[in-house]
Amino acid sequence: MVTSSLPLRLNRLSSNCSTVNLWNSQIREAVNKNHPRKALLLFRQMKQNAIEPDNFTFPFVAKACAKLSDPKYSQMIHTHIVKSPFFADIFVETTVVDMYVKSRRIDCAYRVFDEMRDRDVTSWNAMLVGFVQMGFFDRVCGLFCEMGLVGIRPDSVTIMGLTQAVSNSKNLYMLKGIHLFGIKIGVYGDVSVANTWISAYAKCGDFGSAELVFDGIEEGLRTIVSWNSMIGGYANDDKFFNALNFYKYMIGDGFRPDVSTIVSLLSSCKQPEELFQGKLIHSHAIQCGCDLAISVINTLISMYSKCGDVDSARFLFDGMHDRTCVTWTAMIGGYSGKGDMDAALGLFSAMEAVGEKPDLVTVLSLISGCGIIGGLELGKWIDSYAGSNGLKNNVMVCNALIDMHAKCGSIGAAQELFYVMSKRTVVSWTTMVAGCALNGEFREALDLFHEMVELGLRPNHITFLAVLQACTHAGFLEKGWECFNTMIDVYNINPGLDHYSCMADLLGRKGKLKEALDFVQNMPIKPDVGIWGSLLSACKIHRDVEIGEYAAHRLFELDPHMAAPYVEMANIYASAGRWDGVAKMRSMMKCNKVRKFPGQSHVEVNGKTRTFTVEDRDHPEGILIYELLDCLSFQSKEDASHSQHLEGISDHDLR
DNA sequence: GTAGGGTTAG
Repeated sequence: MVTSSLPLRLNRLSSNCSTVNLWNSQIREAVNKNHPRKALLLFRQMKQNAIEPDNFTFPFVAKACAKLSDPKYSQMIHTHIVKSPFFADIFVETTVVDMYVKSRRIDCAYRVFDEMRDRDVTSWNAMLVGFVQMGFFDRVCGLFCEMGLVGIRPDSVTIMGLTQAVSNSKNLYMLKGIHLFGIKIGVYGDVSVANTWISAYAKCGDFGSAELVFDGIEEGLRTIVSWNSMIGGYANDDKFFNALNFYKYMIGDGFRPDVSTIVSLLSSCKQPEELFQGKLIHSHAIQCGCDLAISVINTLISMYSKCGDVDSARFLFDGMHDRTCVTWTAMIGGYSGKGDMDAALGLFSAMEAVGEKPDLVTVLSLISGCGIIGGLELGKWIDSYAGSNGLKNNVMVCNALIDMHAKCGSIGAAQELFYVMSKRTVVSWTTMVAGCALNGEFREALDLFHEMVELGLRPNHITFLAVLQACTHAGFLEKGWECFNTMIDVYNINPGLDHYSCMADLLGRKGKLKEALDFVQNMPIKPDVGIWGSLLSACKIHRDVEIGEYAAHRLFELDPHMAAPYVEMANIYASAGRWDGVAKMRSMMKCNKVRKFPGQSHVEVNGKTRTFTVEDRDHPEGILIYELLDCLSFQSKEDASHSQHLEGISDHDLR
């Protein structure tokens, strides 16, 4: 029986062999042409035709799954492989590890990797890159050590993985170590390695080293990616002009910009003043034919929104036929960023209606929009939406919600969330400190700050800004100085314009005008309108004509068209009975064609946002509102006189 | 004919 069936089996095997080659080449072609679904379909048809896949089939199919990055398909293919005779093939198993890594199932990837009998450098690299992508820094280090212990020599891919890992944690010291190690094992000539080093150094803020690596790439080996790494590095650090310079050199060197070049340059235009530059890059994108790529359009939508031209953003959005979650989020973010929550929510429901699932970033931008307009009711709704979609396990979402609650005046809810969240980062603490400062809980803000320091967390420049703001608003002069000096001496943080501004404001409010002026005149960075403005306001409170005049003149020099300094100075003159000065300010305003636009505030009533300005009498119940307001300010003055004994809080702060 | 890798968006 055995002998009679043998020729038949052999015959079937050989026919399977030639057929399977045919299927393999078709599947390979589909994968290489970036049609992963077609590849999987071919695989299914192959099985339906009772053709057994071989050790060449599976790596192709696994690659298709990796491209789809859907754990559902990955698991299905893995089951097929386990049942096949090739489950222990090193090539096949390594692709399975990679497939799970790309489907973000790092647990499955590790299980397969761990059970492999045979592993070469490629298998280790696949796993290492997986940990890098997940941001598991400790696992990366652990795996790298282990690989050395079992005698696997790292190669250029290993170095790239390690480089990315340390650049994500912005560890310049370790980056230099890996750079040296790479030179030692001889992979520095690999242009891909050099490219990762360039962007890693840029991410760590060491542009000198980034340029050195760039210059060190052998002439003729430089690729568009090398240029993009340099341009992207500068662009990500908001150094638009350095990025643009490299862009010019790149063109001069005969390279044409690609999608990545355009995206990097566009994403560094985020202020209304940068709209012109953004448009310039847009025109370049059209010239090089990149303007139809979805990532470019998404970035354009975001660029136009951030630069204040939401209509252009919407025009692009409406003209698209393939919108991804990023597209919707960019547009929603555009509306949220300017406080147009009606439009943002309209798009949010439209997005859900077309079946596009909002993700973390979508929700984050809606939350921040609520904070901008002080829309507590809406904020609460998004809070519960985040909760029911499992997003409240995410630190960033919790931080945004804390910020939103604090900005809407609901400090209790902010505190509650802060104490129940499972993991608090420096950002969480900073947000809470700032929230307390904003809501007048100055002591609480300082207590929180000390608590975080005691817990061993390292406050950053934003934390110190929040603490200084608390001190300024509370009028805690000594505490303010203490924090300012601690920041410099203990934490080696260079104070920025905002920190100087806070200190100047604090000194001014406390009536130490001479000291404030001295402080501003001796600061190492050029004082801006904010600093001179707060000094001028302090002069108004303390009726100091002389220093007021000095500050006002600095402001006139910086921007002669700004109305506030003329008005403030006129008030200072008026309170000193200097009517000549008042008249002079009026004529200067006229001469410089200065017009005063009143500032606006927003308040949410019954879910609807209302805008109002100083002396706004437009509301139908205006009279009633102002009566209530008088009543409230009378009450607060009464309260103030009772709490005069509170340390450090002056009468002026309570006006 | 089979595996891991460089820049980039909300």
